[in-house]
Amino acid sequence: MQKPSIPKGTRDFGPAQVARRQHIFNVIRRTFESFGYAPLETPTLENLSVLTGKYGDEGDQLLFKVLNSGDFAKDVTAEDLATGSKALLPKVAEKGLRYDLTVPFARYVAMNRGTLTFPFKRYQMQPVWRADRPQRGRYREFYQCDADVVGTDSLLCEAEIVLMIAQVMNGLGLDDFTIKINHRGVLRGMYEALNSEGSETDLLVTIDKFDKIGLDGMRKELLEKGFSESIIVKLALLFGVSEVGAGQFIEKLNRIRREFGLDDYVEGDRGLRELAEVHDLLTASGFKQFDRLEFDPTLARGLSYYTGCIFEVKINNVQMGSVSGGGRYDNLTGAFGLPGVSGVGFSFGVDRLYDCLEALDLFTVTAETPTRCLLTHFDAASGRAALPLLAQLRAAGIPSELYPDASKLQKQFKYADAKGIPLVIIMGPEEVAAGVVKIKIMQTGVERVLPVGEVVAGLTLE
RNA sequence: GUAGAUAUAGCUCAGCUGGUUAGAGCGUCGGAUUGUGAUUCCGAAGGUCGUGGGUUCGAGCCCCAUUAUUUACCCCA
Repeated sequence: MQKPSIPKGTRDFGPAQVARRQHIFNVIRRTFESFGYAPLETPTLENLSVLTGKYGDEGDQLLFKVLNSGDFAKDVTAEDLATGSKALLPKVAEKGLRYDLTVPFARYVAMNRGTLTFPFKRYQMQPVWRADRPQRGRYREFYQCDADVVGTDSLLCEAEIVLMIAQVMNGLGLDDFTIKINHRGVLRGMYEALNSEGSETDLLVTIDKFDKIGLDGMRKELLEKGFSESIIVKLALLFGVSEVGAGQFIEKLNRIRREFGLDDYVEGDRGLRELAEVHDLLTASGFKQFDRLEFDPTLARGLSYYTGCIFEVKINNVQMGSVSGGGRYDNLTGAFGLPGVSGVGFSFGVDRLYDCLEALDLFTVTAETPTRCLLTHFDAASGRAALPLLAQLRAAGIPSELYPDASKLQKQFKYADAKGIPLVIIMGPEEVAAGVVKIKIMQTGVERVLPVGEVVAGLTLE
């Protein structure tokens, strides 16, 4: 006999966990749909040609590749083996598990360009897989909930993303969150204002860690990467900006504009103006939680395809990575032969949201079963006599079940208690003979007797 | 890929400088109550101490290896 196990970084979800996860999905789905996004699903497997090269070198390594069916080694030569895995891979695997939902979406848009009505708004809630080392808040199989709109440059989309994030957070009962927003143009402008020294990516990757490693950490890392001391001195200006309160959105924009002289840089100026416009649209939309919205000029995000606004959401009172992120991309479908389509989207990490809600003890849903009413019985005759009532309860929309075996009543009650079933109906020989049932409300222990014909009406009233 | 931690009953964990028969809580099962759960009382079952080697008169404890899990870094939801 072998010890059963599941692959590293994957989880089973029991009934209570699924109920709680469904609650999260429902809040997100309702929000997406209320903003006019329509559901889309794409295959678990994508061709590797679609996936590779979209997430950088590191991303390619984190892709799960799927061996070809049949004799996957039939095209492999001794030479391939000698050359190594790079030569081998395309011969043994042509498919992979999806790594995120954005690239499959881009592929879908490119393939269906002729039939889609633009702007096209879709949401997608499906699992994705990454061959990462698992750790806190990081799994190898996890669900993303994406909403994207393609085919419009309107900043209303960005504003609505903020509205949707806030609506989901509020809907889940998470109140200590921060929606961080920045703009790729602002980052570009800062880079240019620093004389475009070194690699922009190297600089931004380090700036992104500012809140984690501080000024000293940045200094150390940038020096290691070969940046000059003068750049680091200028970056210290960020420190001052970060001290402006989270709610002081416009004030922070102006501060960055002044400190880095971004008026002189086209991209930097565009970024600041667009962020101000998003802020305006939010005000006009009646958005109230500006203390939860923070312009963070150090927010960079790894994915390279963002070109406009970028978002990230943190839950402040839990030790956890971002629970949501996204941004605008001008050319996502370009790789699939459809250039010039602008889109903006974002994603919720359901598994991280779950971990946050659990850590904060915010789950109200804990049911082990949807059953609301358990019918007990004593023998074959009383069990059979319960079947018509069982059917009536179900028809009335009350999820019900008859205990399958004529076990001791004690055992049947323990079953109801363990599963949190609120009502137990006792239908023994005495009740059957009298044409009544005994109903027990588990929480209070109160029992009452009702004629069989009045049970459904009586329960529906409550 | 780099570095650390952990592995003992179904679950969460004790187990002293190495010393007879490895413990607790929860859960499970049985009984007190052959027609009543949660509460109370009584009782029972359940462990080759992750695996393989080594040191020792003697190893759950020390050493080595291995596997699994987990945390941090890189990167990310």
